[in-house]
Amino acid sequence: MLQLSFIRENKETTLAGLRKKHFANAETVVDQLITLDQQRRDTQSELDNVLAQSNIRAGQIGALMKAGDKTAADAAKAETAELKARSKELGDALRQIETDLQALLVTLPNLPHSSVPEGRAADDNEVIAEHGTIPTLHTNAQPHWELIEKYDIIDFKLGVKISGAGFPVYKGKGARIQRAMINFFLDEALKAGFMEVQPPILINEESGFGTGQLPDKEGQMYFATEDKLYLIPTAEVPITNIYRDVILPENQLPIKNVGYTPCFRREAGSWGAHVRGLNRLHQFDKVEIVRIEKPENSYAALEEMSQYVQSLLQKLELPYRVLRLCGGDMGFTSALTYDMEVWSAAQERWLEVSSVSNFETYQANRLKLRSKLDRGDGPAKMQLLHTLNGSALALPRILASILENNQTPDGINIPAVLVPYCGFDRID
RNA sequence: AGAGAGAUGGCAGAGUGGUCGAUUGCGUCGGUCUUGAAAACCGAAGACUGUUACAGGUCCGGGGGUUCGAAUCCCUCUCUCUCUGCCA
Repeated sequence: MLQLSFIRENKETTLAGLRKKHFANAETVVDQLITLDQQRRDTQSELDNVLAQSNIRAGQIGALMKAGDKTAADAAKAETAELKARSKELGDALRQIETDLQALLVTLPNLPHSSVPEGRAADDNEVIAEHGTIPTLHTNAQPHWELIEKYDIIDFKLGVKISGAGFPVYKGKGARIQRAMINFFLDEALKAGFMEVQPPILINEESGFGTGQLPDKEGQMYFATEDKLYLIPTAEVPITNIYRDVILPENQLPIKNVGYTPCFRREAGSWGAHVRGLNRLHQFDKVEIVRIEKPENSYAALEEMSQYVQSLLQKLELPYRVLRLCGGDMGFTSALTYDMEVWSAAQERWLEVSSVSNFETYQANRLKLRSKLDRGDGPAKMQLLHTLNGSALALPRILASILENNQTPDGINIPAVLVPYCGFDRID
């Protein structure tokens, strides 16, 4: 959520940012917000005056009662009726204005960082790095959905029987390599200074609001109606919400957390071409890193996270590229996002396996995540912190890429770093 | 799931209608003392809103009500704890 004070003081910057994100009706909404904000402050200040008078009266009546002057007290009471009516009126008006203001404010996406390229869709994303060489496969190489059947390591039909499409059953070496990757990713994160957490995978509405999934994205999350809990679409939600309504002491920053969780996505309306096999699932596993930073450090932290994710891909020996997402393709809550894509050699496509973002104060404002920061220029000031997160990494597409890229006519080679975790070096 | 109890500042824990934003203890920070530290003593310290700055206003789980006045009384919701039952 953007800060009203920022919008008020930086209207043109706000509008330019919203346009870059292709937000419709930016001018109208911003004007409405500014108008409502002014109304809110006027109403508030009038209400404050009325309340101040009421408080004075109440004090006087109290003193009169104490003095035993009942007649004077009753007379004073009679004079409060008007103030009371007025304060109710103003209070109601204020509540309505605040409701309207909030409803409008949550519709605004975060503003993009200045380095975000113009553009409307995925084609406009900027490739900022490429690494590794595209493998040449033997003739009759197969896409991963054929390989998993051939070696019987993942069973989609079984998943359909138990749950439905998009819920695969991993079997034998398929299951073991999943577990291997989770442990590998967690161990790497620990080495990089992240603290491991195991959060709940069902979250309440407040948490969904805090990170920006709610309102609006409820259609993408599974919902347990009886208890009003959502299954998490990513560990970002529960981990970041650890810090909801928290004032962090400055000396605890930065916060670096890592967590493994399954993720659940309804993917309503996004089934079509390119979703075969492991490319898009309703349930998948992911290791997520979350970082909380002082504002001045957040972009350096983002670069560090990007480098960290890339280091994982390098260790897995997968060819990848890094994209800086354009304004139109970025997430609602993000100020700057890098996507990491690995090459899937049989599909001959890039697959997104990580998305690393800086949300600046957008989530922190919703979360009320703050710190009293001492800048040496006067007393320490309460400030919203910056939140960042990234996948490190999402498993299914990594597996798809490993299977396809490392296939030989008679088996699939496991990347060396995973062998100690798997206990085998080949699927055949 | 049933019965009961409870929700107050970083934590513990008072406060049952009138200077209560709130006693006190612990913890935190600053100072005195000390070579340094501890102890002791003295002092400071909540959040939000708002103002150029004051002032003012709001916040004792959430919402509503009674009252001139609510942390305190009433209604309601949520959550937590204890016991019983069930169960990894």
